[in-house]
Amino acid sequence: MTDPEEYVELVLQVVERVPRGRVTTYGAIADAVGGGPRQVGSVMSRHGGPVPWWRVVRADGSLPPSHEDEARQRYLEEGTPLRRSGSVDIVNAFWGPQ
DNA sequence: TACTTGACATTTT
DNA sequence: AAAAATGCCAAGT
Repeated sequence: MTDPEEYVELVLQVVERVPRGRVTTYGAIADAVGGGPRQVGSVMSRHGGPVPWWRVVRADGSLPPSHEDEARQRYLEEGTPLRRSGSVDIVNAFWGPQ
C-alpha cells in the first residue's frame, strides 16, 4: 500500500491544487495524505522542484528556510496576503485540502 | 538493531 | 517576540 512513489505523487498533487494567492502548510498536507509533516518536507526537498512549492509554508506562516527570497517574489506577484513580519498572513491565506 | 538527519509542530524558557 | 527543548515519522548509514 502507498509505495514511496505514490506518496510523492499524492503530496505533489495536493500542492498543485493550492489556488493562486493561497497557501497551505506541511501539517495540513501530512494530515491529508498521512505520515508526518517532516516526511512531507523531505518529499518536497527531493521532488518539489516542478510544483509551486512556495505555496507550502510552515504552521506559523513562515516560509521554508531554503528559498524565502524566491517565495516572497512569487507572493508579491500572486497577491498572497503577507504580514509585516515578512511571513504569510496564514489566517487569511490558509487553504486546506478539500 | 541503534544512531543521525530532515522544506515540521507545539510547548516552554 | 525569539530561541531552545521535546515530540513525531520515515529513510539513510
